Amino acid sequence: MTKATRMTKQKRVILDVLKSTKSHPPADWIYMQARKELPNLSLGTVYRNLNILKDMGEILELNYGSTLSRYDGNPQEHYHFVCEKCGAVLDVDIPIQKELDMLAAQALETEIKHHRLEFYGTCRKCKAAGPQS
Amino acid sequence: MTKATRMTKQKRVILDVLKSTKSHPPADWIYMQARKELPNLSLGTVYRNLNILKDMGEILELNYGSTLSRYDGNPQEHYHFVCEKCGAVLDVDIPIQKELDMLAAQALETEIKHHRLEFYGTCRKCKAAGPQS
DNA sequence: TTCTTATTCGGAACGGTTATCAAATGTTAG
DNA sequence: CTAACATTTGATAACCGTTCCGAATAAGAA
Repeated sequence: MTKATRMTKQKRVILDVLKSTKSHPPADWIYMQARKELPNLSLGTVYRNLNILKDMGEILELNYGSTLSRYDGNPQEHYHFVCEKCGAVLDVDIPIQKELDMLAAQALETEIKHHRLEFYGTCRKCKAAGPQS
Repeated sequence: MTKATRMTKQKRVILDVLKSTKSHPPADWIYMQARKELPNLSLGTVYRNLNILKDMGEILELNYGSTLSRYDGNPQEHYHFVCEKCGAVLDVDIPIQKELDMLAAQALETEIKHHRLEFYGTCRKCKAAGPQS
């Protein structure tokens, strides 16, 4: 009874766009890029397919701050760094800290399924650009 | 030249409501509670004051998922647990893991100011309620 | 190729949050 | 105490990312 899922042009292009960048873009950026290939693509289709791809485990949805989702073409569990100056989101290449889950499990007396960890600071690029303003 | 900030009835009630719960409520819940005290309170005022209190460092804003902010009357840095079944947000009473920042700093070759860590799973209450549905 | 049905487009609707602004209230100087 | 000024409020409209809708289209099975 599982609903069949079709690999449409739109879905493929959206996935390609996302897989071919490391920039963790929001939906409207993906929309603009994908539109170069499919000029009639609609924004609703982008959102719909991003949700489908997320459910399929092909991509991740990241939400920093409360207003806007970003998407990650790498579905493997990994951590992120958010630059507080320019807003860039970078991957943090350190191992998953499974012992955190043990600690929390003990404190809460319940099982922890997973955790989410983000780092904040100023990225190298912004730091290099100097402390103007 | 700093703009003076007044401790109005509204601001005090909003803060009291938030300080007297451990439930990390969203703005509309705070609004409903505060309205028992101040029936003419408007939702805009709640949002405005929550932002002011956040800027003052009196409270924290937490955003899980992209759609809705919750607020925390305890401004001290601490971790949270989110129940994937009922949505409850609980405090996790374990020490701040400062060594994570060192790890990430090394990987990124930049300074980490702070991090954010949340745990996910099923809370004790939901687990006790059993696996119906 | 035909048929079924998931998917698309386009736009309207939605929901949480912010902005606007006149009226109300608190503050300060005289 | 009063006048003059500044901040805050309440009500409502605007905002913006996201979801939903219905008619038209197209993917994939037979």
